[in-house]
Formats: sequence, C-alpha cells, structure tokens
Amino acid sequence: MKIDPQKPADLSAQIAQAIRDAIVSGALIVDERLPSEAELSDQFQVSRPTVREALKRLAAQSLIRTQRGATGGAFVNRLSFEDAYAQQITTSTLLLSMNAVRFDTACEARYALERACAPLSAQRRTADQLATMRAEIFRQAQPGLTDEAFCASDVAFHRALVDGAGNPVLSYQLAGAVEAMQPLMNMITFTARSREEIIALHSQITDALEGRDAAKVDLTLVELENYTRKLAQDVAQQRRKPA
Amino acid sequence: MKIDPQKPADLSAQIAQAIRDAIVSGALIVDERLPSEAELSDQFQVSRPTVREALKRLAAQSLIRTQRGATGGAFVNRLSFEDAYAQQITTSTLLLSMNAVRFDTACEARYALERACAPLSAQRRTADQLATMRAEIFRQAQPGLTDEAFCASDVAFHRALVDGAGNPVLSYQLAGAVEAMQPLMNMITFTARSREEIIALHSQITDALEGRDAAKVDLTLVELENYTRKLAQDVAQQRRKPA
DNA sequence: AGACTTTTAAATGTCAGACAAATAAAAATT
DNA sequence: AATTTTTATTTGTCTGACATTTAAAAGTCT
Repeated sequence: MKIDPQKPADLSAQIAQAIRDAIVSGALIVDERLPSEAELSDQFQVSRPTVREALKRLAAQSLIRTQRGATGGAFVNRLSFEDAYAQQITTSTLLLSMNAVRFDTACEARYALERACAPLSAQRRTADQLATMRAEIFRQAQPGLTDEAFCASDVAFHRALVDGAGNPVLSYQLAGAVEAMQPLMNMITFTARSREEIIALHSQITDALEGRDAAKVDLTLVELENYTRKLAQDVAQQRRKPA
Repeated sequence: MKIDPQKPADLSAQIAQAIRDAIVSGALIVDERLPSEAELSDQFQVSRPTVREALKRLAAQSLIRTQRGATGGAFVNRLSFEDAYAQQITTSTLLLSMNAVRFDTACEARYALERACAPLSAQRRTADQLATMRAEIFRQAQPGLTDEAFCASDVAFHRALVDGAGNPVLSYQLAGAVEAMQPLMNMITFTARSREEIIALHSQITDALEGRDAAKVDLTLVELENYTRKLAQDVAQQRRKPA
C-alpha cells in the first residue's frame, strides 16, 4: 500500500484510494483491523489529520467502521445489503433530480426492471408478501390520505412485489429505481378517480401473483406503466396552459 | 442547517448529514458554493478539522467538489451518470464478495435485469452498438486470450447490449449488476469448447438485435444464462472431488 | 488609455502538538 | 475469588500555524 508523494495535492484522497484498493482486492478482509491512525501517518508519511480525512472518506462509503478505546481502531466493514440500499437510494435520487431526467425515461426504466422481477415473484412470493401488498392497497384506499402518503404506500407496495422474487441482489438493484421515482411521482396530483384506477391495478397484480400467473402480472404492470405515464402527461399539459 | 450538540460523538458525521440533507432536499442547489471552512466551523461551533472531515465524507460520495484559491471553496457537485456508475460498481462488487452471495443468485439477478433491457434494445439499438458487440465477439474468438480478458470482453458485450436500450437510467442501474459479476465469472475456467458455445450465443443475440427480434433475444439470453450456470456448477463439482 | 506585471487577500491543503473521552486489559484491593 | 482501581491505547476534537493555489486588485510601463 503506497502513495505517490510527487503527485498533486489531496493526499487524503490518495490514501483513501490505496486503502480502498486493498479492501476491494481482498488484501484487507472483513473485520480486519487497520493500523492505528498514528501508525498510518508513519507509514504514509503524512500527519494524523490527513489520515483521518482519508478514513472518513472510507467511512462515508461504509467501507470501514471505527471504534474508540484500547482495542479500538478502524475495521474493514462487511457491507450489508441495508447499507448498500441506503447508498443506492441517495445516489439514484440525486442522479434523477440533478440531471433533469425525463419522467418517461425514469418510468420506463423502473417498470422494465420491475417486470424483470415479476416472473420470479409469481413463482416465489410468500403469503407474507401478499399480505403486505394487500395491506398497502387498503391503506391507499383510505379517503384522507395525502398525495405524499399515497406515493409512499405505492413505493412500499412495489418493494414488496420486488422482494417477492426472493433474490436479495435483485431487491438491492431495484431499490434505487423504485425509491428514486418517489420525488418524481410526488409531482403528480392524484385525483380520487386516478387513485381508484391505480388501486384496481394493484389488486389485479396481487391477485395474479397469488394465482402465480406471471403473464397476467406482466400485462397489468404494462397497463400500470401506461397509466402512470398518462397521468404525468396530463400534469405537464395542465402546467403548460393553466386555467 | 443545525446539529444536535448534545448527541454522542462523531460531530463530523452529523455535519455531513446536515449538509447532505440540504443537498438532497434542494436547499442547496447544483454549483452553489458552501460557506468556507472557517465560516462553517463558526456556524456549527466546531473546529476546522472537524468541518473538513465532514466535507471529505461528502466528497467521497461525489456530493461536493472543492477548489483552492481566492474564489475557491466547496461546491455542490452535479452527480454525473459516470460518477454514479463508478460508485455503483464498487458497492455492488463489494456487496457480492463480502456477503458470500451464491453464483446462482447473482447470475439470476443479472440475467433477469438484462432481459428487461432486451425488448427496448431490439427496438432502439444503433448500428454503432451492434458494431461494438461484433467487435467484442471477434475479440472473444482470439486464441491466445486469457480467461480474465475473455470475461472483460464479455462484460463489454453485455454493456453494449444494455446501452442499446437507450435509457441512461437503465444503463446506470445495470452497470452494477453486470460489472459486479465479473469477479465471480473469473472463477470459471473457460475451455475452448465453452468459449465457442458462448460466442455462438453472443452472435445469435447480436443477429436477433439486428433483426429487431425481441423474442429471439430473450430466448437466447435464457439459453446463455442456463449455460453460464451449468459452467459454474461444473467448476463447483470439480472442486468437490478433484483428480 | 491600455496591456502587462506584481502584489495581495482569501481559500483550501497540510502539519504539529495537545487534551478529552472511551474502552479493555492489567493491577490492586477487599 | 470477586470487585474496584489504575493504566495504556486509541479515536475524537481543538488550537494555531504555515504552505499552496488562485483570482482579483494594485501598480507599472509603453
């Protein structure tokens, strides 16, 4: 693990990269303790604050965790699916909001991915997941619900659908696509009529999953995608020529 | 933007979260300059090194960039697709390697997602992307190729397939799934015979894309998935009872 | 006046040394 | 033997300083 002392500034970035490489390559394994900050500053020939900045960079990516005290130090962290979810969602959300991604583009990606899960979900969905989906549908039918709460429940419904595939890697990949859509969905005003329509489609999907009818799930997801895009178009149109 | 001074240690994490929230919520917009480190230490009532640790955390997530000099400072960064790709790939790769994800699980996820792109790619693939795919197939047929190089070319082929969908959000989501598989694929030893088989399937996929035959692409991807899983099984079996 | 050079000020990058707080192991005491 | 106290180690934080980079301001020359 070496850094180039001749290179431009940002020693902390170089040190972070060196340690990151060691972790990714497997030279440092999970739960292994890194040298103490003092030792690292010796090894890299930099001051302790610089080493600390490097360690904080790694901590921000959940690559290490630190512990105080006598036997403390920085340890290589086992990246959990949960941590990875959280990072994915933050990144995806910012990516969509900062790059002016069109609603259609994001929507297309989301439903394409979700339809990829559908056949697996139809095979493997548990009774528990079906119950979750029905509970969310029930919540969505409550009259006093705000648009934000409706969207949040929609996300929960679709997460249950994705989790139904029983593949944690798929769930992780989809987390970003599904959750990152929420801010975009929040721009839509849901009328009572459109909520009814969405709830009906959600019910159809749940029924089809219960009956293990993959084709029906796929078909209904396409319908839901088209309907969602239509709603977004209506909002855009109304903005263009307001009352 | 406030932090709780009564809370446990790790002030830099709290400050990073406060600024992160401000960015995600839109209170800080792209290219906006944050207060200088000195001003931030005043505002949050902490020392400059603590502020710097917080800023480095954000820099590690590509949320800010810093610039030295008179008009320098920390600026909210527009998260590019490229930056997001890179982060996704690192995260996905570590997630798979640290959590002992089964080859089958990762493989299933990857091909499910890839099949989600197939219909869109069949519609939209450009001549350029087809050329890339054929070039990679040609490379894969070279006799002296190492297994690592073969895998790398395989990844390039599949990335072109995914990019064919012409949806950057899809490409971003898939980058992790496809690239993170590479270390797992590298455990497979490819015989001349198995390379031939894979190349034949790659050719079929490319032909089907050229002919805009979505169904054929899907079918061949399923074949490729099954074949890949069979290869992995053979490796596992051979390890169990070696010569 | 205009073009070029020099100075200056502001900001990040880095360093050194110190103290605080947490924590577990070792030592002392009951 | 069990409990308490001490001690050593390590991260967390602070203060103050200097180096480096950079753009704007000031100065100088034609």
